[in-house]
Amino acid sequence: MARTPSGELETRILDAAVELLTEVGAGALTQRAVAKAANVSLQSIYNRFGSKHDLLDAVANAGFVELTEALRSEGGIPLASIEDPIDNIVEGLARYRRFAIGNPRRYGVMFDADVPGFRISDATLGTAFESLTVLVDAVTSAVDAGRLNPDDPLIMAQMIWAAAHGVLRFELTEVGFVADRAAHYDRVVATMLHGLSTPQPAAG
Amino acid sequence: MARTPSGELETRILDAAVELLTEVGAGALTQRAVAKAANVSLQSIYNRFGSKHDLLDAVANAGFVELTEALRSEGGIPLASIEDPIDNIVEGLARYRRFAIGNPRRYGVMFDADVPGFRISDATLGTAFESLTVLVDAVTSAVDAGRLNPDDPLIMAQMIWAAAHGVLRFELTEVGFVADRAAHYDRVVATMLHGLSTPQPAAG
DNA sequence: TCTGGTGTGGATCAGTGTTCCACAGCAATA
DNA sequence: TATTGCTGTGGAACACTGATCCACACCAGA
Repeated sequence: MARTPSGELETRILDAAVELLTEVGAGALTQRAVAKAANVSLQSIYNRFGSKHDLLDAVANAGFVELTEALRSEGGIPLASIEDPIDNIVEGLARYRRFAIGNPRRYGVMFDADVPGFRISDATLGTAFESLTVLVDAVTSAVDAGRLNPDDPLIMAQMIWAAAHGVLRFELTEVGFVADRAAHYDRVVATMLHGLSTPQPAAG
Repeated sequence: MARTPSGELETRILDAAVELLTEVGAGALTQRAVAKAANVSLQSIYNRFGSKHDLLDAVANAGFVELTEALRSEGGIPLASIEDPIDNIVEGLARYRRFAIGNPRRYGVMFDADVPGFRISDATLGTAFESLTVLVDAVTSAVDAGRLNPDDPLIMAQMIWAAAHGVLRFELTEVGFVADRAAHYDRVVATMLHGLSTPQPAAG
């Protein structure tokens, strides 16, 4: 077989892995299948990425990069261009859901342990933090504008994110007893924002 | 080897599977390991449960049964014995977190696809609904007492559950940037309840 | 007492992640 | 230009997995 130029190797492997994952699913994401799809030798995967987990980590990392872009700008509309701070947050979370629903298997690799024993690396966690930053910025603006309670935006953003994530997890795994899942998601987001926008009694 | 009495087979297999899962993790949960731990032939697992997925489903089902019991009564204190309806919900969710943190791997099998391709069966989903019912009852009481907005308790309960689940997912997978995870969980629960206890503006 | 269901031990199969190997091609050096 | 070292390729091999098949033996009910 022709020898693949070294410069293309990682790209081709990563692209093939992403395509296999999204098209067929995590179960079909075997090293041999990736090598075949990338038209690359099996050994090359081990040369470039250390193991399957490392390859998955690269897939997850690329996913977070794409997620950050999707949050920042969708359809040519920068999130920051939305004036109302609350609308800003709501739109950001709507984009978040669209990413998850549009890329369910990649979302699974990014956030769940779709493969037993696999866990995102600290480096990829750093990339994930970039995605979170988009929401933190929006929350900060809302706090500054007096639309949300004055509190730590990093904490508040993670509260909202976690709630949204939980709803999406149930939606993607088809667990739950809800008729309109999109509306359910919006309601949870709205409820969190509502709960964060008026003074809370001291928690017990 | 001595022949295992038929009546004990399923119990022994299931117990061994649960113990292996909780003690070592999902990665060590192989059919051969389960057979060895249960002191049972490999074939017997296939005779009693159809496949590994079916065995996992049984593990998950038993987990939901236990979760329901843990929610209903903990330390001899029935959840229903708590008078204040909001305290009732808060305590129920605290018990939910204690179950998840105390049984992280079982929680993983019950709610996540810790094994690729595995999904809870519809029958087990029904058992999971029993767990949800505990929260639905508490929410219903709170609505009846005028402590939460008058709305569908089944939907409201799932909103709270999903939010709590999202926080726990991040906590169990060690994702997130929060100092005090227990307090973070409580805050999300409190915020959801606060958001559900005062009239909401019409969502956009 | 016999007989059918079923638990046991063992082999076997395809497929997995991973490693090792001989070989060959390409690039930078002498 | 000639040589050398890195690395991609193809293939075998390893231990392990879920799953199936088999002969055999045991036990309960007819």
